[in-house]
Amino acid sequence: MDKRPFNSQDAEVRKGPWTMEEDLILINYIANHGEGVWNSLAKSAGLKRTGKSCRLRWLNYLRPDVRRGNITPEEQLLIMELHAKWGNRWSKIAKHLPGRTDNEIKNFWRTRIQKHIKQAENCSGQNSEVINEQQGSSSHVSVMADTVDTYSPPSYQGNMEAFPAPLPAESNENYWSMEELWSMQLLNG
DNA sequence: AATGACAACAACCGCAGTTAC
DNA sequence: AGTAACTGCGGTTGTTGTCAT
Repeated sequence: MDKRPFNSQDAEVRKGPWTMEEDLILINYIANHGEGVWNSLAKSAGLKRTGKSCRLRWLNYLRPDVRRGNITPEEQLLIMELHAKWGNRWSKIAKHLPGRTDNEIKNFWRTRIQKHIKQAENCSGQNSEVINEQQGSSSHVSVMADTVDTYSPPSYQGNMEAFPAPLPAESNENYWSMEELWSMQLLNG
């Protein structure tokens, strides 16, 4: 049901990783005109991207208030708590973690926490109904809460400090820092 | 040193809800 | 009231980096 606003230009719509130039264009444009009306923004800014893509890039990566890097143990606890309460309502959960995006939280959950829940299940044997982990529906909330409360994988035994620390974003040299991008944007006026 | 497996993250896709006409 | 356009959300996939063999 996606509308295709660029029918005649489909061939020109870019996909895949954003380039530094595209980021700068988007940052500049939003700095001057504000965000929103993404389809026309994409067109007016001269970006060969869909409005959707621009919005996602801005919200998940370029916004000045996006926090990058490690999810703190406090944040991890909060995520687990809120997920137990609401299930996979990532955007709702993200609202309670300033600077974190729903995408980031979702990825964090899927790559870290879910893995450890699975491990815990295997260790603790056959809690048969536990967990079809893909179903974050509210009907599973209490189950998830129990799981979160009780799971204590041997490696860190419930100590959140011992969670495998995510790699800092800065360690990736192929990416430019937000500070760099924003300073460039400021230089551009 | 080569390479295969796995983890982490960025980005895309499809759907549903909302708004404007 | 009906429909098209747009936005936001959640699930999924693709890419890249890291580690083990």
